[in-house]
Amino acid sequence: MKRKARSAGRAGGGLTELEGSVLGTVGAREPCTPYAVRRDFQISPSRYWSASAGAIYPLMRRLEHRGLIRVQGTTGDGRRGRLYGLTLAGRRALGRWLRTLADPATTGVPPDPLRNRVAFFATLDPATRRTLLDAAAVELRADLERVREYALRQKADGRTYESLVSAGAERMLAARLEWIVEVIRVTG
Amino acid sequence: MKRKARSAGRAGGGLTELEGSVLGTVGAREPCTPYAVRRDFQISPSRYWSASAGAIYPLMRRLEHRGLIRVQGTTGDGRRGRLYGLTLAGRRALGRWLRTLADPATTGVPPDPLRNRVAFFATLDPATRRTLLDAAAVELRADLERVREYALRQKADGRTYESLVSAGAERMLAARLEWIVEVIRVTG
DNA sequence: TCCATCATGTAAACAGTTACATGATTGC
DNA sequence: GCAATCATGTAACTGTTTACATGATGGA
Repeated sequence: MKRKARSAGRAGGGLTELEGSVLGTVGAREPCTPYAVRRDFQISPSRYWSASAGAIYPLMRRLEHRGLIRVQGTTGDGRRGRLYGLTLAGRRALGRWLRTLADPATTGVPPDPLRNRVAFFATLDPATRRTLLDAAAVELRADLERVREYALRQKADGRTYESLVSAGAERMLAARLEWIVEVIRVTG
Repeated sequence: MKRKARSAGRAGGGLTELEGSVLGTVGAREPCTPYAVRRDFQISPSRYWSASAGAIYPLMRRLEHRGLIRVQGTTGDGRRGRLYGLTLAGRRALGRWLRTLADPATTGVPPDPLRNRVAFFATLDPATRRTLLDAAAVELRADLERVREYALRQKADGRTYESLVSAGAERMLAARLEWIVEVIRVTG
């Protein structure tokens, strides 16, 4: 087994997190352009990535070359926009990727820049510590409010899964806020 | 302003997430070797990265060249191990990085491969959906148990901050488990 | 002695970001 | 007609991963 570099960060069906998300978005919105996929990522409150053009356009070309998506037409305007849809192989690859839901790598403790910083707080003096933690709590409350509104709007629009996903983000923010309050209580 | 590429993903003090974590670990454990830093990352239940040698060794060389860490001695055995410690500039850079705790990019909704997959669950048939969600719940409960034990062990050892950080990871897992149960209830 | 593990690296591949370029469309 | 923005890209850079290499140490 010489080269296994292709498997870097690729769960199940051989897709990275970004590839799986793009494939899933195309599947939900097809036929759609790379730009539409980008927009979907940008309006989401949970920004997994920057959703930059430099990431999406080359990635969708790769998916096309791998036979997972296919051009189904053009937008018609002068922008040479390509409307993509899933191929059968693409649909299967998406299914395999979704099936990694129960993998330890998927369920395990997700990364969190907040927790990651608090881990090194012992070196700070108590006053700075307290100021920072209070400021973080304020920011978290604002984030929580934003996501709550977003979730309510989606629920009102009848988008079941989207509102559930937002509810998940909301729970995550709420848990982090409660945790910060605990950190303040214990160390402040 | 031509080139701003150096600022990619660098918050506050101009450190990436991994650089900040390494600097924080060196600050907490100094003097210590790159290998000791790697081990710290590996035993943590929240694996931000793979903590591979190919990441840590070059990164610590970069930090050394930037004057943030400095060789304070060697391990003495035949392995030419270098013991690093923070410089004054390193201590300041770490402080600036920790001060980004209250930034929106830090507090905002963190990425989650679990939520990311559920977002595209609408395309799956109900039976598969249910099976996967149940399996994920089982896996989450196991993860939760592991982290709980880890947190208790740290608390027993009197490591205040480490146990608080583990408590944060625990809260995050618990929130995700409750959320998965909600997803099952609503869509199952 | 031998073997597993500890420990320190290096090289190639690759994914994602920033910044730039370019043309089309829309609103004023 | 002009500006802002929409939309589709490209190029350079960089950080991380995988896999490999190499020597030291400790236990059977």
